[in-house]
Amino acid sequence: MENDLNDKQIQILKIAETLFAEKGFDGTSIRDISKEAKINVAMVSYYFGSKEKLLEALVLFKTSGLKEQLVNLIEENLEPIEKINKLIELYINRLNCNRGIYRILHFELASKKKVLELESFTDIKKSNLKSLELIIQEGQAKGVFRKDVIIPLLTPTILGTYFHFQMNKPFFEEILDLKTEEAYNNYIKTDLTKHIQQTIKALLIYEN
Amino acid sequence: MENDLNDKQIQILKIAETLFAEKGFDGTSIRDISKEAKINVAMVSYYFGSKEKLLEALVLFKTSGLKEQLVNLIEENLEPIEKINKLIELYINRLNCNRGIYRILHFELASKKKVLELESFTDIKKSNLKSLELIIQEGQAKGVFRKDVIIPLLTPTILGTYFHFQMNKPFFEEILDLKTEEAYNNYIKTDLTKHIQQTIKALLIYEN
DNA sequence: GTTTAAATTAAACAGTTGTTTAATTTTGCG
DNA sequence: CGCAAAATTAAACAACTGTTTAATTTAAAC
Repeated sequence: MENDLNDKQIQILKIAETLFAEKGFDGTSIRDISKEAKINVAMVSYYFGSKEKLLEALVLFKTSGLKEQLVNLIEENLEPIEKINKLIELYINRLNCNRGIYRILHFELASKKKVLELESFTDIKKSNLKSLELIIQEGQAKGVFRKDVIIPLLTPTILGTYFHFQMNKPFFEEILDLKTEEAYNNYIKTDLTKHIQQTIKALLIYEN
Repeated sequence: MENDLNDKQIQILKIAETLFAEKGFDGTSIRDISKEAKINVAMVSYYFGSKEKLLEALVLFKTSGLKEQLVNLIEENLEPIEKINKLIELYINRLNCNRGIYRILHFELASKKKVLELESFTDIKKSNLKSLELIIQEGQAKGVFRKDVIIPLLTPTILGTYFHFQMNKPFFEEILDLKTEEAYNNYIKTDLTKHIQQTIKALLIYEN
């Protein structure tokens, strides 16, 4: 896969990400993108070939580097629970920075039959799960984590909580009285992240 | 809001639900629906007014009765933790039966600015939150639940976990070795539900 | 400066979109 | 029956869809 994108291509990808996040993949037209990017409609086809291939390029562009971050985390000299907390923080931060593309990836794409570079994305998910497993097994070996946790179900709880919060943004803005974009993002970085960390910690440690 | 739908209207709603679930709201055309339902294109506009109002009618059609179920649950003579468990079971079961429309509601729709003539749906969410609050406050009064829980964040954890699991179906089918549709749904009804119940219980009870 | 390739453009293409119209058929009621 | 309301239809509507074409401009190399 080519990764040598020029400035204009990257500009297009960034605007595509924003619009996909706002209005969905189907809800965003190439003309929307080209208008926002102040380029000609034909440029998208010229650079990426098609709308779908544009999405494919966007996925590859945005998912690079995560695996390395996780491996580094595992090798750090920290208590297991601290690693878990850091992993959650890392996840939430990354999701929140790339919320557009991750939403498409996790939800909109999951339902389409089309299989683009889906394998590469599945690989990322498996690799992430492996990293999580390593940390938890370490904690179990040290006797601080329960041994009957279903590890693959932790990811849905971590990511799902974030996504559900993000997808119901207008609702939570209202009931939590988060009036500005800044206040909302700040709430995610502090309270929501803490909530998820607390939830996972309780689940891993609490004995019936 | 009128609730007197005739057979033909209900037939249209059911097919719309299937197609929306399969291909998304934007990805489904009125012609797709009318073709599948073997009716004329104009009938959708004739009965519902517009595509958006069709969705609105679908929401109302599918979400009726939930509020009553929750109120009944609250009034039951059960321990708070048992009520929470039942509430989670009720949620997951309902979501799983109506997964098509709930997916649209929670994810696809939430991101659109234009929509949200769906006050009725916001009302449902608020009402659900109120029910959850009542149960938890009861548990707090009895001294069995922690008092520093952020109640509005429980819903994202409960529903988000389910949705993330459901949206990444192909992935979890593979890594959990759930080969049939039945095995998958069974896993949701037993293991996943239990996981969520355990998670929320731990969060509500576990003291640092 | 000339040549050649890349970048950019406006226009056209062939479909599809949601919705409306006006005509026709079906239905229910006296 | 007759007749009005409801249901159903084909057709048209204008706007939008992703993509392609062919012409033009820009950039780089010689």
